[in-house]
Amino acid sequence: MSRASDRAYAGIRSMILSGELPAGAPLGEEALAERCGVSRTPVRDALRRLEAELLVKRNEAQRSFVADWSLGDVADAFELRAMLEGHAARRAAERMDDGILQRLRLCNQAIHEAIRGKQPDVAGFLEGNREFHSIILETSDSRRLGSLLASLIEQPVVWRTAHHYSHEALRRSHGEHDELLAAFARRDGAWAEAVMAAHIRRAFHAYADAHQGLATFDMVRSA
Amino acid sequence: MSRASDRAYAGIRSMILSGELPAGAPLGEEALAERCGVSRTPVRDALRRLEAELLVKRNEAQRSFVADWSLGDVADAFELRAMLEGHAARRAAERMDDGILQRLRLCNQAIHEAIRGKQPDVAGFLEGNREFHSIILETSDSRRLGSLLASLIEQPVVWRTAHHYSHEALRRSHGEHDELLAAFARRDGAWAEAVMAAHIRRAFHAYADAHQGLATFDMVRSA
DNA sequence: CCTGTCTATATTGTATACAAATGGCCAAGG
DNA sequence: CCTTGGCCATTTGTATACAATATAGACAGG
Repeated sequence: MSRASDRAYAGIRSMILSGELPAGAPLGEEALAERCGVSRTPVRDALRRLEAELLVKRNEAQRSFVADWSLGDVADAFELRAMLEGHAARRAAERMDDGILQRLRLCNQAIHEAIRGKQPDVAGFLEGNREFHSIILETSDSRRLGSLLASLIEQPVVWRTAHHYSHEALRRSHGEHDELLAAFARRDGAWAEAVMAAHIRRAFHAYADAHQGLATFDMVRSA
Repeated sequence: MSRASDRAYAGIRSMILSGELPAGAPLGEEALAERCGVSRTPVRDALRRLEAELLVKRNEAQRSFVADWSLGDVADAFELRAMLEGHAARRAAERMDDGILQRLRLCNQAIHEAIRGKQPDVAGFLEGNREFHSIILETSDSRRLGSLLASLIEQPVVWRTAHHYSHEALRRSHGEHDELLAAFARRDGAWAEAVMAAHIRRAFHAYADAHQGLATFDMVRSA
């Protein structure tokens, strides 16, 4: 999209995700405009987008705040994501062809490369992971599904804690992708759906475990 | 929300739903602003909202058009709605209490009243139906789920053809609500989910049947 | 005759000024 | 002391002017 509008969106979003703007912080349009170096118009635009993604909430008087995500909210989002991505995987399996299968294999191989060493390349893993899921979503060939999942894939909290995933968890994720590939190779939609649902649900518990110890810190900083 | 912004949103939306603006029609901000009696600013706002609901699509150069819904797209939306509302029904059943059950019963009774006579009160049916599903969604107690379903419940084409539903179809819908109430009364989440999924899927086929004969007309008018 | 480019025009993006509304504060009265 | 009323400050909503950008048409060159 346009330059200023994007700058506002990216700027505010990164401020929220990095924790620079803690949960519950008020988001005045004027102040954000100044911080992003643009006028209020593109800021309003960005706030609407972020509101649709539930990163920003508005009170009854139309004032914007950083949304606060309870563990229940996160669990909620993961549950829906498991259901929808499972559905996407089923549809993708039914529409799979060898070219796409090959792309997925290459992608998962790249993930393997990223996490092979002693010091795993987490950024590389995340990028590969994003690409992998994105190909599946694209193959599922449902615009609606894509637009619904868009608001779920960008978990604010997940990105902040992705670096806390254990080496073991990263390898397990890669292994689950392999199983997904097997299901795709057989064009077995039900299998793909089940594996994907399990994949997402396990990711949630990995997140919850990693977050157990961070909860105190986050709450202190947010206060 | 605010007066002008809402007027633009409601105005453009009704122009699309009524067919006054046919699928594929260009949506110039200036022209819409004049037709709605507001300035471009609230129109831009409204277009963004409608775009999020997929009633409006934008091309690569940021120009807006009325989205065109193929039968496949509609089937897609119904499939997702069946899945998500089924999930909502399951959660609602698990959280059901007698007060809510009573509200649902009253609501379904109102639907019964609306469709009893020779000339069914379709507007009353639609309103009761909306209320019924809304209570379930609310009881499911998941903000995410609510926001995802919001973009699916307002089918552009459904409203246009709701009046074509047969008396029989309306009565069957009411009966399915009764079965849902039975599942809720037993707090049986799996039952509620299955009934709801069937309810939505049947609605799709009723829509598809009713639309079979309208397809030609719609295509001609759109051209 | 076709094609590529350049320009004129229409449309969207951004900034800013002003209007409306909300919330808090203080004072006055019970 | 608590309540209530209105005023003021802050914030969001709207309109409009201007800038940037894309589209379409015409014209020149191959």
